[in-house]
Amino acid sequence: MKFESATIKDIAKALNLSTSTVSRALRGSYEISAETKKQVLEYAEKINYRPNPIALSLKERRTRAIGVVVSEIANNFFSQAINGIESIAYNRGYHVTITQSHESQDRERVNIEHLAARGVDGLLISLSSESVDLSYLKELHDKGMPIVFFDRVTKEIETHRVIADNYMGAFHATEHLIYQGYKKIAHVTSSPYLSITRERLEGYRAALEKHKITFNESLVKYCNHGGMIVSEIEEAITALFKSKAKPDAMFTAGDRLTIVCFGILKRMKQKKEIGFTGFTNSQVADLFSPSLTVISQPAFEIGQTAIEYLIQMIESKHPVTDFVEKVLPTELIIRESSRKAGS
Amino acid sequence: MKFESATIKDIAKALNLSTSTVSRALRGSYEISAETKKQVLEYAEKINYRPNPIALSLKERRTRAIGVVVSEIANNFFSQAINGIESIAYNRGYHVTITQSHESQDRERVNIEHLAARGVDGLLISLSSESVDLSYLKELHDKGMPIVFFDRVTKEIETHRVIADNYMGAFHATEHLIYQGYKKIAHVTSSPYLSITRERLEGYRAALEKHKITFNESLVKYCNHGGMIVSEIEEAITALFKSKAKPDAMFTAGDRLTIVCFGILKRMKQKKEIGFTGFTNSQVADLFSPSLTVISQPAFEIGQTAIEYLIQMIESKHPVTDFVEKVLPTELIIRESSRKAGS
DNA sequence: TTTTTTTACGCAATCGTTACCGAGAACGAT
DNA sequence: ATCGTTCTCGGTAACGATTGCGTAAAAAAA
Repeated sequence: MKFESATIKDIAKALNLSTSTVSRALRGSYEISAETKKQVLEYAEKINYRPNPIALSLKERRTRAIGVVVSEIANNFFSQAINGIESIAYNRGYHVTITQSHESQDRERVNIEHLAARGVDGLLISLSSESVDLSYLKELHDKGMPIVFFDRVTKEIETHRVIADNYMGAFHATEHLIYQGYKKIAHVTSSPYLSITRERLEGYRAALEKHKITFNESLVKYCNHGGMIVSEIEEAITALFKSKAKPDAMFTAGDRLTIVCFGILKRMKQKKEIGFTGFTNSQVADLFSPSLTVISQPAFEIGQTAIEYLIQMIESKHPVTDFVEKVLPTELIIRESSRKAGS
Repeated sequence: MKFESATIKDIAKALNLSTSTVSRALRGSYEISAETKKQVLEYAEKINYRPNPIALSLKERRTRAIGVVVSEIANNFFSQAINGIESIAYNRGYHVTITQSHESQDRERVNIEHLAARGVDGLLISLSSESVDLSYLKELHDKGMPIVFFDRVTKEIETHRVIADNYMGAFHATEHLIYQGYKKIAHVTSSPYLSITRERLEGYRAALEKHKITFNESLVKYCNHGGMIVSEIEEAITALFKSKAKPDAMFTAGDRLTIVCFGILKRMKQKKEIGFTGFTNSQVADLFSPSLTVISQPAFEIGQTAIEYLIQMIESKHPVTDFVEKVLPTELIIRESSRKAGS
């Protein structure tokens, strides 16, 4: 089955005109008589003519489409960021194609190359937790593809970056736990390749240091698949509580990680004694039991900012050489899960 | 800025061949000598040639892209369904473009018309809660656009439909509340235009009837924006508890509705006395307090089934005239929120 | 009336690709 | 030596839309 649409030729044939005349009439060119214009416009309206965007793309070498690559749309942070992206793109006449890497490097690459070949005008990328080899992206970028990174960024490619203040977010969260009286704070985080992992770890360390708590390597657990594999997290937590440095609190560094860890702790019946906080943009964290103390990112604004930079690059006549790293503040929302029992 | 890719012409020029020869060599035509083929293939590999999908689409009048229209990707049901869709599409060589209607009829129409113009080979649609005028969709369908509806469907357009067993899901949920000892069960649901609203309401009524509980119109509240506007739900719940038929339990009919209602009840401190269950595909319902009794839909399978039907239609030589309505079972997951205090 | 200008439209190229049609060369068969 | 095949490849016309250029006819200026 195929879907046929009316073309400019159909109009030309019906009205006994050339396609060029029809095209010009449609675009309101001054070269066309008012009468002919009226005829064409009316007939076009009647048969519900829509210019074929594929033909236009081929001709103009632009698609007015931008590609988005995230790890999971089912992640609250990303779905909110996408809403931010769409809110701007829509008004500026751009279309958004969303793809998911599911935290797989291969899948990410396939998606990006497909998007590029398919002719998006620019790319908004948040790296997967597996991504290390970025050479293909570098090539794409060198060939002139406008790219903006957000959330999970890289410095290997010189372009705009939009991120949350992961360092301060982690710092405040950790400090909050310390203020509550916790001393042995575990940090469960994602793949060490990720920028967010490094930044959040730094914030965590800085808070410990400020309060003269020695950093303990064995309290930090990396989950290389960013929460996609539950067993990986279960093992990490089990190891944590088996170790001699048994933690009295936990700070998690990712949306999925936070939810899954919290669920595991709850099932382990450990929850009561363990202070807990983590990065998440879940809107239902207050419905949990205990309600969750979270670090929330301005996801919507991050999405908006990222696409604004991207459109700027796309529409710029000259190659952009001056790049910025935009950092937006996070918010610590204090609830029950971080309260110290008996304090 | 623009992104330039290597074309078949570049290869032809470099190798002193015609574009047609190159094209045939690339596709392995028997008409081309082994030597030439080798040359072309090697050079293509070297400059990393990728056929321009836009030019291909224009020529073949197919895009190998399918469009998906849902109300919100931040809805657990839809993000899971999309994962199901992608899992199949990916393997069959189709690309998926996701758009959100945000429960707005206008936005839905703009998205669909854009997708159609943009030349998707088929459409996977779950209607918005506002959608009543489907004439434009009918036109599109009459012109030959393959469409499959899922979840929120319509009978106005003759095509495949893939849904959960909303009737039985609602029936079992309601009956479960009755078995728990609840007598005055409120039903908070979405827009009455929606197929899921009607089907779930029917299941609810049937369960009441079976257990000789008279149906009370004032216990049913419609939220026309499907949970997008919190105040709408707050008003519905307030009205419910102010009415003389003060409910002792509540059954909600949508992902967002369930979460929001539960949150409101919790804030109203009504939760303890009110039995609660609802449709949701949230994976964290067990982390709530009290943990949530839910009706869960096979979202992933619904997505998979829907796209399989769609691809069948797209690839069918003859127009498909025999349509099915595929109904997949729901699952009632019993937790604390529906337990009757003192029972 | 003749010349110039303006008006209003058509022709053809272009974007990247494929497919149909043909053409030249090599070769064996007659 | 001539003819028919087979093997390779090139030319060209699409797909749908835009656009620079050319030009006939009509209008204006001389």
